[in-house]
Amino acid sequence: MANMKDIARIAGVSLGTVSHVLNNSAGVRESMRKRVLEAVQAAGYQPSQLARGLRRDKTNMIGMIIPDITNPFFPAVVRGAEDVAFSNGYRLILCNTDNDHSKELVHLNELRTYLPAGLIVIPSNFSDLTAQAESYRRAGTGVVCIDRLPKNWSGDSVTANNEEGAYNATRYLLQIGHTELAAITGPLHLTNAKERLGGFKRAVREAKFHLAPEYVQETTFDKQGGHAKALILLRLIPRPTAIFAGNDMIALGALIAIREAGLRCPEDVSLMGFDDLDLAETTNPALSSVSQSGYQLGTAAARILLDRLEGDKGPAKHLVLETSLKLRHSVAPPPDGFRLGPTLKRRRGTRPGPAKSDVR
Amino acid sequence: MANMKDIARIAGVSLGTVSHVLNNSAGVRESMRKRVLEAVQAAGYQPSQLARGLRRDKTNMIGMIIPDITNPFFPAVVRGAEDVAFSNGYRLILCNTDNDHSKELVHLNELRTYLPAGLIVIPSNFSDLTAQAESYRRAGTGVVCIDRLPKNWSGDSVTANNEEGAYNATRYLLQIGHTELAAITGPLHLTNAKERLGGFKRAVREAKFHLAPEYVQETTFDKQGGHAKALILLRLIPRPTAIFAGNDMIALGALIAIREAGLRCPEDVSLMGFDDLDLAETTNPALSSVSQSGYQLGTAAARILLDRLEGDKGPAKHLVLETSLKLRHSVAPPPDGFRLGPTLKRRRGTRPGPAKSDVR
DNA sequence: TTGCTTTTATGAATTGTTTCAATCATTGGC
DNA sequence: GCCAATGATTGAAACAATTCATAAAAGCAA
Repeated sequence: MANMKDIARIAGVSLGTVSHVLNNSAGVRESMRKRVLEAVQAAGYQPSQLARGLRRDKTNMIGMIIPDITNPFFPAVVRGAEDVAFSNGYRLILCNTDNDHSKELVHLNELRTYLPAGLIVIPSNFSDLTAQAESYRRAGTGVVCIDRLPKNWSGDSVTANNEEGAYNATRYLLQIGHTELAAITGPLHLTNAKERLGGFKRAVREAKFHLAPEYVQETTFDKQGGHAKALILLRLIPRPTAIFAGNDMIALGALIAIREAGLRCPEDVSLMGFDDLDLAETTNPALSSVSQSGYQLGTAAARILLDRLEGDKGPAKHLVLETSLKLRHSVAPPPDGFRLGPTLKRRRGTRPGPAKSDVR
Repeated sequence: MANMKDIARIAGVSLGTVSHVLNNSAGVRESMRKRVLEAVQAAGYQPSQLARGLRRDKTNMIGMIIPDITNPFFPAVVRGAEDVAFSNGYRLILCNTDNDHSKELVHLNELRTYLPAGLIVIPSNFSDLTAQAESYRRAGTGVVCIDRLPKNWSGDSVTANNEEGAYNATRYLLQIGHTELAAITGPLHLTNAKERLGGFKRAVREAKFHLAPEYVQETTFDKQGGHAKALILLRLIPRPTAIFAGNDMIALGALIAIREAGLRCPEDVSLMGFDDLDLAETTNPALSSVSQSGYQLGTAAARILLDRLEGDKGPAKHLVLETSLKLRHSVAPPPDGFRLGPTLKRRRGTRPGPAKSDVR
């Protein structure tokens, strides 16, 4: 590969001039400028990103640290980040942590030696990102946290409005007549899981319903967890008529559990998910879910990073993306006997349709 | 960050010695060795990958070029590659091409300036990877192609046994009595789509059935394509009783089309997919599919790359991974009237008409 | 101790950029 | 035509590592 020295020789100018042409870093006479650019063309020259990074103390790579690209919510996030990064000349280094904070630490330490321009991270369980990020920031490298935040995070962040999304979804369940609600939450040390539960509880509280503790089950954000905890919920008396799941994977597991228990969704049990993954459309019945845009999460994070690189020294940004409620077939009014609470006698044939009133 | 010069100073040795200790590149007396390592520990020193890469003319980054991480088949491939790469000290740079060969070219050109240790690529439509790869190989950088191959590819590759997978799936459809088969293939300029169609045709040919050209529809590897082409197939007379889809996304689109046409799957039309994505389990009915391991595709590719880096100069490797048939509910014997072929008289009332009632 | 060989250690050169101080050229005012 | 001011160009240093020729040290035999 041709290097800058070659170009300088071909164009008959000095090294410095070539650099100035390439970076617009100083006035260069038009005639020389042209000669240099022609030489660049002729030789098919491309600057070495390594040498440039070494000299500048910063590369155009962005480290992206996520739990697991195989989890269906994350590809869109990565894609969003890559799109914005790519179109601005940055490249993404992808790292999976498997939610293991020691693996996260390894990645954080290793990435440093590449002098990345910035970091986008979805923190792992029990992440102690805060200290690491501080050291990155001291070196002038931005770190933005997305989806969920580590303890005491005070840096830039982009998250979904988990609380409100869960609140709206739960309120809808209440509006169509459910009184026996239950929730299967993700790991409550994760801020997103905690916020979603918070929204759920607020809606229940505002409706003046009592929520017995065993109607809230905590588990991992996956199918197995949803399956196991749903089986527990379905054995409770009174049996919940609607289950709010912490994410779509949990909901999927719950859906399987409902079938296994010989019940029907939504006739016996309504089910609400969170994330609105592609698969929510294709399950049987199609899953109602709180929709959030992973893609936007990614683009917003990359954008913040780029702004910082361009010199934005403002205070930490905390972007919160709005959610919307996607109603599909997994939610319906409760069975008749439960219409006005389980203690009332069942009235015949008076089951009203869903109240679609103020749903977005 | 501490650099090698600092370590040399702290340990009271020369730069060269530090390097030799760190790389085991020459005999160093045990006492010095220890002093150096202690200094490294004390200073928390980590070598700059940039400087090292610049000097060695090769970094420990692997470029991974794929069409779109958002396509549900690819995350597992990426994860497989990342796992093997990471545990051997390599990192992945992720690039999406959107199947656009000009974007692929941009990535190939850009990546060169990072001096990657190797490239793993899922070629885009009409990829002209061959020339580029040749230039990479001349520079000592391995390139392995996976999933599908560009025209005239003679380098290392890892693919699934698409032909046999499709053959076995089709043979199964024939065995349970289907005689009116149709296929919706992916873009036939892609080798994997072509091979799958090849397997399908071989099975039909061996069963001595005639396949009219309009029973094979070509489209893109996505839901929209599958939907549109399935609608065409379902209007043909005689209507196919089984459809072999080029991948699961096409199958998903076809499934929706079948419902829209007022038909039932599998009672009226059986459906077979390819890839066995996670979502195949959760559709209604659950999708039968030819299972291939994306994860293995990724690990195998990374392994080949690492072998090459360790000096393997052998001839090009063409790894072909076996597939397996995953039978679920979307496949059943054909309706009675078709049991012995379409030329037989239809018996009354045995063929369910387009009942619009219980469609979901 | 001397001389010879073998093993270790060193320092300078090298990789491809950017950047800064210094030099050179050009222009305009008088 | 001279001088100052401005603008363009240059070359060397720096970034942090590896590597190679060379020097120093060690080991050993006489």
